[in-house]
Amino acid sequence: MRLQDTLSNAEQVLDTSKKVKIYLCGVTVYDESHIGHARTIIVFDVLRKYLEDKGIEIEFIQNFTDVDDKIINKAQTENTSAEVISTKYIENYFRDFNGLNIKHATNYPKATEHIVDIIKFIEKLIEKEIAYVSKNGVYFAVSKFPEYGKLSKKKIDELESGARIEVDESKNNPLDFAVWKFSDVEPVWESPWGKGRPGWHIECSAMSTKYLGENFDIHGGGRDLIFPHHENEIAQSESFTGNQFAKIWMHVGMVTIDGEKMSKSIGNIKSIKHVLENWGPNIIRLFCLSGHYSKPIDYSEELLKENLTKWRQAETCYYELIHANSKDTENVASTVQKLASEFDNALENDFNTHLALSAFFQLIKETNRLAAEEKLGNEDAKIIKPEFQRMLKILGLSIPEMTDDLKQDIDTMIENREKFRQEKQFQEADQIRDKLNEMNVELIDHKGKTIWMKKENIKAEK
RNA sequence: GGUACUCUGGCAGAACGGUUAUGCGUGGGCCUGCAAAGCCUAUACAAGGGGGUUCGACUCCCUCGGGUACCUCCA
Repeated sequence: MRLQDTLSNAEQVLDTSKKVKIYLCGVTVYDESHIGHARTIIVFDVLRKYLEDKGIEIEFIQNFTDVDDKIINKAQTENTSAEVISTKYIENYFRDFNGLNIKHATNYPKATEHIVDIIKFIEKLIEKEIAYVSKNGVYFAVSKFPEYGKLSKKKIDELESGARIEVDESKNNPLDFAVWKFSDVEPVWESPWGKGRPGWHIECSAMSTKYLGENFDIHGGGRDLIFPHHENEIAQSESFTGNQFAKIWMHVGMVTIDGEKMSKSIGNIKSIKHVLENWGPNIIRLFCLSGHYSKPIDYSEELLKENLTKWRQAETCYYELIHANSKDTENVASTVQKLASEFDNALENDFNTHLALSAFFQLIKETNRLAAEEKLGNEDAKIIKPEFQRMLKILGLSIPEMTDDLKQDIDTMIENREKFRQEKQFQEADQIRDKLNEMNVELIDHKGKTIWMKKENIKAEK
Protein backbone atom coordinates (compact mmCIF):
# COMPACT_ATOMS: atom_id res chain seq x y z
CA MET A 1 0.00 0.00 0.00
CA ARG A 2 1.22 3.47 -0.85
CA LEU A 3 0.32 6.44 1.31
CA GLN A 4 1.01 10.12 0.91
CA ASP A 5 3.48 11.15 3.59
CA THR A 6 3.32 14.75 4.78
CA LEU A 7 6.97 14.80 5.82
CA SER A 8 8.53 13.73 2.54
CA ASN A 9 5.62 15.15 0.58
CA ALA A 10 5.64 11.98 -1.49
CA GLU A 11 3.99 8.60 -1.51
CA GLN A 12 5.66 6.05 0.70
CA VAL A 13 5.19 2.32 0.66
CA LEU A 14 3.74 0.94 3.86
CA ASP A 15 5.72 -2.05 5.05
CA THR A 16 3.16 -4.78 5.60
CA SER A 17 5.64 -7.61 5.93
CA LYS A 18 5.25 -7.41 9.70
CA LYS A 19 2.93 -5.93 12.26
CA VAL A 20 1.82 -2.41 11.29
CA LYS A 21 1.99 0.10 14.12
CA ILE A 22 -0.26 3.14 14.01
CA TYR A 23 -0.54 6.07 16.38
CA LEU A 24 -3.52 8.36 15.98
CA CYS A 25 -3.82 11.63 17.85
CA GLY A 26 -7.16 11.52 19.56
CA VAL A 27 -9.12 14.32 21.11
CA THR A 28 -8.83 16.68 24.00
CA VAL A 29 -11.75 15.64 26.13
CA TYR A 30 -13.51 18.80 27.17
CA ASP A 31 -16.56 18.79 24.89
CA GLU A 32 -18.72 16.72 22.57
CA SER A 33 -16.95 15.30 19.53
CA HIS A 34 -18.10 16.43 16.12
CA ILE A 35 -18.21 15.12 12.58
CA GLY A 36 -14.71 16.38 11.94
CA HIS A 37 -13.39 14.10 14.65
CA ALA A 38 -15.57 11.33 13.29
CA ARG A 39 -14.04 11.64 9.85
CA THR A 40 -10.51 11.20 11.08
CA ILE A 41 -11.41 8.17 13.15
CA ILE A 42 -13.47 6.62 10.38
CA VAL A 43 -10.61 6.96 7.90
CA PHE A 44 -8.24 5.19 10.26
CA ASP A 45 -10.88 2.63 11.15
CA VAL A 46 -11.29 1.65 7.52
CA LEU A 47 -7.53 1.66 7.02
CA ARG A 48 -6.98 -0.79 9.83
CA LYS A 49 -9.96 -2.93 8.83
CA TYR A 50 -8.63 -3.17 5.30
CA LEU A 51 -5.16 -4.16 6.46
CA GLU A 52 -6.61 -6.67 8.89
CA ASP A 53 -8.70 -8.15 6.10
CA LYS A 54 -5.42 -8.79 4.32
CA GLY A 55 -4.23 -10.70 7.35
CA ILE A 56 -1.89 -7.99 8.57
CA GLU A 57 -1.58 -7.55 12.30
CA ILE A 58 -2.23 -4.03 13.53
CA GLU A 59 -1.28 -2.27 16.69
CA PHE A 60 -3.40 0.81 16.89
CA ILE A 61 -2.87 3.37 19.61
CA GLN A 62 -5.11 6.37 20.10
CA ASN A 63 -4.54 8.78 22.93
CA PHE A 64 -6.80 10.96 25.01
CA THR A 65 -5.51 14.35 26.05
CA ASP A 66 -7.08 14.54 29.47
CA VAL A 67 -4.99 17.33 30.94
CA ASP A 68 -5.19 20.69 29.26
CA ASP A 69 -6.11 24.31 29.94
CA LYS A 70 -9.48 23.89 28.27
CA ILE A 71 -10.42 21.02 30.51
CA ILE A 72 -9.32 22.93 33.56
CA ASN A 73 -11.22 26.04 32.49
CA LYS A 74 -14.35 24.03 31.88
CA ALA A 75 -13.99 22.39 35.27
CA GLN A 76 -13.75 25.79 36.89
CA THR A 77 -16.81 27.20 35.16
CA GLU A 78 -18.79 24.08 36.03
CA ASN A 79 -17.41 24.14 39.53
CA THR A 80 -16.05 20.63 39.36
CA SER A 81 -12.76 18.84 38.84
CA ALA A 82 -10.85 18.34 35.63
CA GLU A 83 -11.15 14.62 36.14
CA VAL A 84 -14.93 14.75 36.18
CA ILE A 85 -14.88 16.67 32.92
CA SER A 86 -12.42 14.43 31.14
CA THR A 87 -14.12 11.26 32.37
CA LYS A 88 -17.48 12.49 31.17
CA TYR A 89 -16.25 13.31 27.69
CA ILE A 90 -14.26 10.13 27.36
CA GLU A 91 -17.47 8.24 28.10
CA ASN A 92 -19.31 10.32 25.54
CA TYR A 93 -16.54 9.71 23.08
CA PHE A 94 -16.93 5.97 23.38
CA ARG A 95 -20.69 6.30 23.11
CA ASP A 96 -20.31 8.14 19.78
CA PHE A 97 -17.52 5.97 18.66
CA ASN A 98 -19.44 2.73 19.26
CA GLY A 99 -22.41 4.29 17.53
CA LEU A 100 -20.23 4.85 14.48
CA ASN A 101 -19.24 1.19 14.41
CA ILE A 102 -15.57 1.87 15.06
CA LYS A 103 -13.37 -1.00 16.08
CA HIS A 104 -11.60 -0.33 19.34
CA ALA A 105 -7.95 0.59 19.33
CA THR A 106 -5.39 -1.68 20.89
CA ASN A 107 -5.01 0.84 23.65
CA TYR A 108 -6.25 4.30 24.61
CA PRO A 109 -3.50 5.80 26.73
CA LYS A 110 -4.24 8.93 28.71
CA ALA A 111 -1.80 11.67 29.48
CA THR A 112 -2.63 11.67 33.18
CA GLU A 113 -1.78 8.00 33.45
CA HIS A 114 1.67 8.50 31.93
CA ILE A 115 3.11 11.30 34.02
CA VAL A 116 6.04 9.12 35.05
CA ASP A 117 6.88 8.37 31.42
CA ILE A 118 6.52 12.01 30.53
CA ILE A 119 8.83 13.11 33.36
CA LYS A 120 11.44 10.56 32.30
CA PHE A 121 11.18 11.82 28.77
CA ILE A 122 11.71 15.40 29.87
CA GLU A 123 14.60 14.42 32.12
CA LYS A 124 16.44 13.00 29.17
CA LEU A 125 15.76 16.08 27.08
CA ILE A 126 17.20 18.23 29.86
CA GLU A 127 20.15 15.90 30.20
CA LYS A 128 20.81 16.33 26.51
CA GLU A 129 20.46 20.09 27.01
CA ILE A 130 17.64 20.19 24.52
CA ALA A 131 15.14 21.32 27.11
CA TYR A 132 15.75 23.87 29.83
CA VAL A 133 14.11 24.89 33.07
CA SER A 134 12.76 28.40 33.21
CA LYS A 135 10.57 30.53 35.40
CA ASN A 136 7.21 29.24 34.16
CA GLY A 137 8.11 25.74 33.17
CA VAL A 138 10.40 23.48 31.24
CA TYR A 139 10.80 24.41 27.60
CA PHE A 140 11.99 22.65 24.50
CA ALA A 141 14.72 24.69 22.82
CA VAL A 142 13.77 24.77 19.16
CA SER A 143 17.26 25.98 18.26
CA LYS A 144 18.63 22.61 19.40
CA PHE A 145 16.70 20.79 16.71
CA PRO A 146 18.02 22.10 13.39
CA GLU A 147 15.36 20.31 11.39
CA TYR A 148 12.54 22.11 13.19
CA GLY A 149 9.88 22.97 10.65
CA LYS A 150 10.52 20.03 8.35
CA LEU A 151 7.03 18.57 8.66
CA SER A 152 5.05 21.76 8.22
CA LYS A 153 7.60 23.20 5.75
CA LYS A 154 8.00 26.27 7.86
CA LYS A 155 11.11 28.34 8.24
CA ILE A 156 12.01 29.25 11.76
CA ASP A 157 12.69 32.91 11.06
CA GLU A 158 9.34 33.30 9.32
CA LEU A 159 7.57 31.72 12.23
CA GLU A 160 8.98 34.21 14.66
CA SER A 161 7.71 37.17 12.72
CA GLY A 162 4.27 35.61 12.54
CA ALA A 163 4.04 34.67 16.20
CA ARG A 164 0.67 35.86 17.36
CA ILE A 165 0.64 35.23 21.04
CA GLU A 166 2.26 37.38 23.64
CA VAL A 167 5.89 36.56 24.14
CA ASP A 168 6.73 34.78 27.34
CA GLU A 169 9.85 36.57 28.55
CA SER A 170 11.06 33.54 30.44
CA LYS A 171 11.64 31.66 27.21
CA ASN A 172 15.00 31.81 25.49
CA ASN A 173 13.28 31.89 22.14
CA PRO A 174 9.65 32.76 21.44
CA LEU A 175 9.27 29.54 19.48
CA ASP A 176 10.29 27.33 22.39
CA PHE A 177 7.33 25.39 23.67
CA ALA A 178 6.47 24.03 27.08
CA VAL A 179 7.01 20.39 27.89
CA TRP A 180 6.16 21.03 31.56
CA LYS A 181 4.11 23.92 32.89
CA PHE A 182 4.50 25.01 36.48
CA SER A 183 1.18 25.34 38.24
CA ASP A 184 -0.52 25.08 41.60
CA VAL A 185 -3.99 24.59 40.20
CA GLU A 186 -5.20 21.00 40.18
CA PRO A 187 -4.49 18.72 38.49
CA VAL A 188 -0.79 18.97 39.28
CA TRP A 189 1.99 16.49 39.77
CA GLU A 190 5.33 16.70 41.48
CA SER A 191 8.32 16.78 39.19
CA PRO A 192 12.07 17.24 39.69
CA TRP A 193 11.59 20.84 38.55
CA GLY A 194 8.50 21.75 40.48
CA LYS A 195 4.78 21.13 40.69
CA GLY A 196 2.93 21.35 37.43
CA ARG A 197 1.48 19.50 34.48
CA PRO A 198 2.77 18.34 31.10
CA GLY A 199 2.65 20.46 27.98
CA TRP A 200 0.37 19.38 25.19
CA HIS A 201 2.82 17.72 22.82
CA ILE A 202 4.99 15.75 25.18
CA GLU A 203 2.37 13.15 26.02
CA CYS A 204 2.20 11.92 22.43
CA SER A 205 5.96 11.65 22.19
CA ALA A 206 6.16 9.76 25.46
CA MET A 207 3.21 7.48 24.85
CA SER A 208 3.86 6.66 21.21
CA THR A 209 7.43 5.71 22.06
CA LYS A 210 6.29 3.67 25.02
CA TYR A 211 3.71 1.65 23.13
CA LEU A 212 5.08 1.52 19.60
CA GLY A 213 8.79 2.07 19.97
CA GLU A 214 11.01 4.73 18.54
CA ASN A 215 10.19 4.16 14.93
CA PHE A 216 6.70 3.09 13.92
CA ASP A 217 4.74 2.96 10.70
CA ILE A 218 2.01 5.57 10.62
CA HIS A 219 1.35 8.63 12.71
CA GLY A 220 -1.93 10.27 11.93
CA GLY A 221 -4.37 12.96 12.79
CA GLY A 222 -6.23 15.88 11.33
CA ARG A 223 -4.43 18.27 9.03
CA ASP A 224 -4.72 20.97 11.63
CA LEU A 225 -2.32 19.05 13.85
CA ILE A 226 0.61 19.33 11.45
CA PHE A 227 1.68 22.51 13.13
CA PRO A 228 2.51 22.87 15.90
CA HIS A 229 1.51 19.55 17.42
CA HIS A 230 3.14 17.06 15.11
CA GLU A 231 6.06 19.33 14.36
CA ASN A 232 6.78 19.50 18.06
CA GLU A 233 6.33 15.80 18.51
CA ILE A 234 8.96 15.15 15.87
CA ALA A 235 11.32 17.62 17.51
CA GLN A 236 10.90 16.02 20.92
CA SER A 237 10.96 12.41 19.83
CA GLU A 238 13.83 12.63 17.40
CA SER A 239 15.85 14.66 19.86
CA PHE A 240 15.11 12.05 22.48
CA THR A 241 15.96 8.97 20.42
CA GLY A 242 18.28 10.31 17.81
CA ASN A 243 16.32 8.25 15.31
CA GLN A 244 13.59 8.80 12.79
CA PHE A 245 10.18 9.04 14.45
CA ALA A 246 7.14 7.94 12.41
CA LYS A 247 7.76 6.53 8.94
CA ILE A 248 4.59 7.90 7.38
CA TRP A 249 2.66 10.98 8.46
CA MET A 250 -0.92 10.68 7.34
CA HIS A 251 -3.18 13.71 7.68
CA VAL A 252 -6.92 13.79 7.20
CA GLY A 253 -8.58 16.83 5.67
CA MET A 254 -11.00 19.05 7.52
CA VAL A 255 -14.75 18.81 7.48
CA THR A 256 -16.14 22.17 6.51
CA ILE A 257 -19.61 23.69 6.61
CA ASP A 258 -20.34 26.14 3.85
CA GLY A 259 -16.67 25.97 3.03
CA GLU A 260 -15.58 26.92 6.51
CA LYS A 261 -13.75 24.68 8.91
CA MET A 262 -15.90 23.02 11.54
CA SER A 263 -14.52 24.00 14.89
CA LYS A 264 -15.60 24.67 18.39
CA SER A 265 -14.24 28.19 18.34
CA ILE A 266 -16.31 29.14 15.29
CA GLY A 267 -19.32 27.40 16.76
CA ASN A 268 -20.40 25.69 13.56
CA ILE A 269 -20.05 22.17 14.82
CA LYS A 270 -22.32 19.22 14.15
CA SER A 271 -21.89 16.79 16.99
CA ILE A 272 -21.55 13.11 16.25
CA LYS A 273 -24.40 12.45 18.66
CA HIS A 274 -26.73 14.75 16.80
CA VAL A 275 -25.86 13.48 13.32
CA LEU A 276 -25.98 9.86 14.46
CA GLU A 277 -29.48 10.34 15.80
CA ASN A 278 -30.65 11.70 12.49
CA TRP A 279 -28.72 9.66 9.96
CA GLY A 280 -27.26 6.62 11.66
CA PRO A 281 -23.74 5.29 11.31
CA ASN A 282 -23.79 3.93 7.76
CA ILE A 283 -24.64 7.17 6.05
CA ILE A 284 -22.12 9.12 8.10
CA ARG A 285 -19.44 6.63 7.19
CA LEU A 286 -20.32 6.72 3.49
CA PHE A 287 -20.25 10.49 3.62
CA CYS A 288 -16.89 10.61 5.37
CA LEU A 289 -15.39 8.18 2.87
CA SER A 290 -16.86 9.85 -0.19
CA GLY A 291 -13.82 11.99 -0.89
CA HIS A 292 -10.10 11.44 -0.69
CA TYR A 293 -9.07 11.51 2.95
CA SER A 294 -6.50 14.24 2.45
CA LYS A 295 -8.97 16.75 1.03
CA PRO A 296 -11.62 18.72 2.82
CA ILE A 297 -15.24 17.63 2.60
CA ASP A 298 -18.14 19.96 2.99
CA TYR A 299 -20.93 18.88 5.30
CA SER A 300 -24.42 19.29 3.92
CA GLU A 301 -27.79 17.66 4.31
CA GLU A 302 -27.91 17.18 0.55
CA LEU A 303 -24.81 15.05 0.55
CA LEU A 304 -26.06 12.98 3.45
CA LYS A 305 -29.28 12.49 1.55
CA GLU A 306 -27.36 11.35 -1.50
CA ASN A 307 -25.60 8.80 0.63
CA LEU A 308 -28.93 7.67 2.03
CA THR A 309 -30.07 6.90 -1.51
CA LYS A 310 -26.94 4.87 -2.03
CA TRP A 311 -27.32 3.10 1.25
CA ARG A 312 -30.85 2.04 0.30
CA GLN A 313 -29.41 0.40 -2.79
CA ALA A 314 -26.91 -1.44 -0.65
CA GLU A 315 -29.68 -2.66 1.63
CA THR A 316 -31.68 -3.82 -1.36
CA CYS A 317 -28.65 -5.68 -2.64
CA TYR A 318 -28.21 -7.43 0.67
CA TYR A 319 -31.80 -8.67 0.75
CA GLU A 320 -31.77 -9.65 -2.89
CA LEU A 321 -28.76 -11.81 -2.15
CA ILE A 322 -30.49 -13.45 0.78
CA HIS A 323 -33.57 -14.28 -1.26
CA ALA A 324 -31.81 -15.18 -4.49
CA ASN A 325 -33.23 -18.29 -6.14
CA SER A 326 -33.74 -17.57 -9.82
CA LYS A 327 -33.31 -20.40 -12.25
CA ASP A 328 -31.75 -18.25 -14.94
CA THR A 329 -28.29 -17.12 -14.06
CA GLU A 330 -25.39 -15.23 -15.46
CA ASN A 331 -21.78 -15.95 -14.90
CA VAL A 332 -20.83 -13.39 -12.31
CA ALA A 333 -17.51 -14.73 -11.06
CA SER A 334 -15.30 -12.66 -13.32
CA THR A 335 -17.22 -9.45 -12.66
CA VAL A 336 -17.05 -9.98 -8.93
CA GLN A 337 -13.36 -10.65 -9.11
CA LYS A 338 -12.77 -7.57 -11.23
CA LEU A 339 -14.65 -5.32 -8.83
CA ALA A 340 -12.96 -6.85 -5.82
CA SER A 341 -9.56 -6.07 -7.22
CA GLU A 342 -10.69 -2.59 -8.21
CA PHE A 343 -11.75 -2.07 -4.64
CA ASP A 344 -8.42 -3.25 -3.27
CA ASN A 345 -6.34 -1.41 -5.84
CA ALA A 346 -8.10 1.82 -4.99
CA LEU A 347 -7.21 1.44 -1.33
CA GLU A 348 -3.66 0.34 -2.09
CA ASN A 349 -3.20 3.52 -4.06
CA ASP A 350 -3.05 6.15 -1.31
CA PHE A 351 -6.20 4.83 0.29
CA ASN A 352 -8.61 6.14 -2.30
CA THR A 353 -11.88 5.35 -0.57
CA HIS A 354 -13.91 7.19 -3.16
CA LEU A 355 -12.78 4.82 -5.91
CA ALA A 356 -13.24 1.87 -3.60
CA LEU A 357 -16.82 2.95 -2.98
CA SER A 358 -17.23 3.20 -6.71
CA ALA A 359 -16.39 -0.49 -7.03
CA PHE A 360 -18.62 -1.30 -4.08
CA PHE A 361 -21.61 0.40 -5.69
CA GLN A 362 -20.93 -1.21 -9.01
CA LEU A 363 -21.13 -4.58 -7.34
CA ILE A 364 -24.44 -3.53 -5.83
CA LYS A 365 -25.76 -2.29 -9.13
CA GLU A 366 -24.74 -5.47 -10.86
CA THR A 367 -26.49 -7.56 -8.23
CA ASN A 368 -29.64 -5.49 -8.32
CA ARG A 369 -29.66 -5.62 -12.09
CA LEU A 370 -29.56 -9.41 -12.04
CA ALA A 371 -32.32 -9.43 -9.46
CA ALA A 372 -34.44 -7.09 -11.56
CA GLU A 373 -33.94 -9.32 -14.58
CA GLU A 374 -34.84 -12.40 -12.53
CA LYS A 375 -31.39 -13.80 -13.12
CA LEU A 376 -29.97 -13.80 -9.63
CA GLY A 377 -29.50 -17.47 -8.86
CA ASN A 378 -28.43 -19.08 -5.67
CA GLU A 379 -25.04 -19.92 -7.12
CA ASP A 380 -24.53 -16.30 -8.13
CA ALA A 381 -25.44 -15.14 -4.68
CA LYS A 382 -22.92 -17.52 -3.21
CA ILE A 383 -20.22 -15.84 -5.25
CA ILE A 384 -21.35 -12.25 -4.74
CA LYS A 385 -22.29 -12.38 -1.10
CA PRO A 386 -18.88 -13.03 0.44
CA GLU A 387 -17.36 -10.19 -1.54
CA PHE A 388 -20.22 -7.85 -0.74
CA GLN A 389 -19.86 -8.66 2.92
CA ARG A 390 -16.11 -8.29 2.83
CA MET A 391 -16.54 -4.77 1.47
CA LEU A 392 -19.22 -3.99 4.03
CA LYS A 393 -16.93 -5.13 6.77
CA ILE A 394 -13.95 -3.12 5.59
CA LEU A 395 -16.07 -0.02 5.16
CA GLY A 396 -17.59 -0.63 8.57
CA LEU A 397 -21.14 -0.68 7.26
CA SER A 398 -23.70 -2.86 8.91
CA ILE A 399 -27.15 -4.11 8.10
CA PRO A 400 -29.22 -4.38 11.25
CA GLU A 401 -29.79 -7.93 12.44
CA MET A 402 -33.30 -9.27 12.80
CA THR A 403 -34.70 -11.89 15.08
CA ASP A 404 -36.01 -15.14 13.63
CA ASP A 405 -39.38 -14.52 15.22
CA LEU A 406 -39.73 -11.27 13.38
CA LYS A 407 -38.69 -12.91 10.14
CA GLN A 408 -41.34 -15.56 10.72
CA ASP A 409 -43.99 -12.91 11.30
CA ILE A 410 -43.01 -11.09 8.15
CA ASP A 411 -43.14 -14.25 6.09
CA THR A 412 -46.61 -15.02 7.39
CA MET A 413 -47.84 -11.53 6.58
CA ILE A 414 -46.44 -11.79 3.08
CA GLU A 415 -48.20 -15.11 2.57
CA ASN A 416 -51.48 -13.59 3.68
CA ARG A 417 -50.99 -10.65 1.39
CA GLU A 418 -50.29 -13.02 -1.47
CA LYS A 419 -53.60 -14.79 -0.88
CA PHE A 420 -55.47 -11.49 -0.96
CA ARG A 421 -53.68 -10.49 -4.11
CA GLN A 422 -54.58 -13.69 -5.86
CA GLU A 423 -58.17 -13.17 -4.91
CA LYS A 424 -57.83 -9.60 -6.17
CA GLN A 425 -58.67 -8.22 -2.75
CA PHE A 426 -56.16 -5.46 -3.15
CA GLN A 427 -57.36 -3.27 -0.33
CA GLU A 428 -56.67 -6.00 2.19
CA ALA A 429 -53.36 -6.79 0.54
CA ASP A 430 -52.31 -3.16 0.66
CA GLN A 431 -53.24 -2.94 4.31
CA ILE A 432 -50.72 -5.63 5.08
CA ARG A 433 -48.14 -3.85 3.00
CA ASP A 434 -48.78 -0.61 4.85
CA LYS A 435 -48.47 -2.36 8.16
CA LEU A 436 -45.13 -3.80 7.17
CA ASN A 437 -44.03 -0.37 6.03
CA GLU A 438 -44.72 0.93 9.48
CA MET A 439 -42.33 -1.71 10.73
CA ASN A 440 -39.77 -0.36 8.25
CA VAL A 441 -40.15 -3.49 6.22
CA GLU A 442 -40.41 -2.85 2.54
CA LEU A 443 -41.75 -5.37 0.06
CA ILE A 444 -40.23 -5.91 -3.32
CA ASP A 445 -42.51 -7.65 -5.79
CA HIS A 446 -40.58 -9.63 -8.32
CA LYS A 447 -42.31 -11.54 -11.07
CA GLY A 448 -42.55 -14.83 -9.30
CA LYS A 449 -41.96 -13.88 -5.70
CA THR A 450 -42.18 -11.16 -3.14
CA ILE A 451 -39.17 -10.46 -1.01
CA TRP A 452 -38.82 -8.13 1.93
CA MET A 453 -36.14 -5.86 3.21
CA LYS A 454 -35.72 -4.31 6.60
CA LYS A 455 -34.80 -0.70 6.11
CA GLU A 456 -32.60 1.08 8.54
CA ASN A 457 -34.65 3.63 10.40
CA ILE A 458 -33.35 7.01 9.30
CA LYS A 459 -34.93 9.80 11.27
CA ALA A 460 -33.85 12.51 8.87
CA GLU A 461 -35.73 10.81 6.05
CA LYS A 462 -39.06 11.55 7.65
C1' G B 1 2.37 38.90 4.78
C1' G B 2 4.49 33.62 4.76
C1' U B 3 3.62 28.32 3.82
C1' A B 4 0.76 24.32 2.00
C1' C B 5 -3.30 22.53 -0.51
C1' U B 6 -7.12 23.38 -3.99
C1' C B 7 -10.30 25.13 -8.52
C1' U B 8 -13.40 19.11 -13.24
C1' G B 9 -20.34 18.67 -16.10
C1' G B 10 -26.79 20.98 -12.07
C1' C B 11 -24.31 18.58 -7.48
C1' A B 12 -20.59 15.21 -5.30
C1' G B 13 -16.02 13.38 -7.05
C1' A B 14 -11.76 10.19 -9.33
C1' A B 15 -8.09 8.41 -12.63
C1' C B 16 -4.86 9.06 -16.48
C1' G B 17 0.04 12.67 -21.23
C1' G B 18 -4.04 10.22 -26.13
C1' U B 19 -9.72 5.54 -24.24
C1' U B 20 -17.23 6.27 -21.33
C1' A B 21 -14.81 7.57 -14.74
C1' U B 22 -18.37 6.55 -11.11
C1' G B 23 -22.43 8.16 -8.30
C1' C B 24 -26.53 11.59 -7.19
C1' G B 25 -29.99 14.56 -9.84
C1' U B 26 -33.12 15.16 -14.22
C1' G B 27 -36.17 13.15 -18.80
C1' G B 28 -38.18 8.67 -20.83
C1' G B 29 -39.13 3.49 -20.30
C1' C B 30 -39.49 -1.67 -18.00
C1' C B 31 -41.68 -4.39 -13.98
C1' U B 32 -46.57 -4.07 -10.94
C1' G B 33 -53.48 -4.87 -9.74
C1' C B 34 -51.52 -0.13 -8.11
C1' A B 35 -47.37 1.30 -5.74
C1' A B 36 -42.62 1.03 -3.73
C1' A B 37 -37.95 -0.71 -4.56
C1' G B 38 -34.94 -1.96 -8.32
C1' C B 39 -33.44 -2.07 -13.25
C1' C B 40 -32.84 -0.17 -18.40
C1' U B 41 -32.07 4.08 -21.31
C1' A B 42 -31.10 9.09 -22.41
C1' U B 43 -28.83 13.38 -20.58
C1' A B 44 -23.58 16.77 -19.31
C1' C B 45 -19.50 17.61 -24.93
C1' A B 46 -16.78 19.22 -18.33
C1' A B 47 -11.86 20.98 -16.61
C1' G B 48 -11.04 29.08 -13.00
C1' G B 49 -8.68 32.91 -16.99
C1' G B 50 -4.36 33.47 -20.15
C1' G B 51 0.13 31.60 -22.09
C1' G B 52 3.78 27.63 -22.89
C1' U B 53 6.03 22.41 -23.55
C1' U B 54 4.11 18.28 -26.68
C1' C B 55 2.19 15.01 -32.58
C1' G B 56 -1.43 15.33 -28.47
C1' A B 57 -2.90 18.11 -21.73
C1' C B 58 -8.06 17.96 -17.40
C1' U B 59 -3.21 15.65 -16.48
C1' C B 60 3.54 18.79 -17.00
C1' C B 61 5.55 24.23 -16.76
C1' C B 62 4.70 29.64 -16.20
C1' U B 63 1.42 33.49 -15.01
C1' C B 64 -3.04 35.91 -13.28
C1' G B 65 -7.42 35.10 -10.37
C1' G B 66 -10.75 32.58 -6.66
C1' G B 67 -11.09 29.34 -2.33
C1' U B 68 -9.53 26.62 2.11
C1' A B 69 -6.18 25.39 5.94
C1' C B 70 -1.95 26.42 9.01
C1' C B 71 1.51 30.37 10.99
C1' U B 72 1.87 27.89 19.12
C1' C B 73 -6.90 26.41 20.75
C1' C B 74 -7.88 22.67 17.05
C1' A B 75 -9.29 15.93 14.36
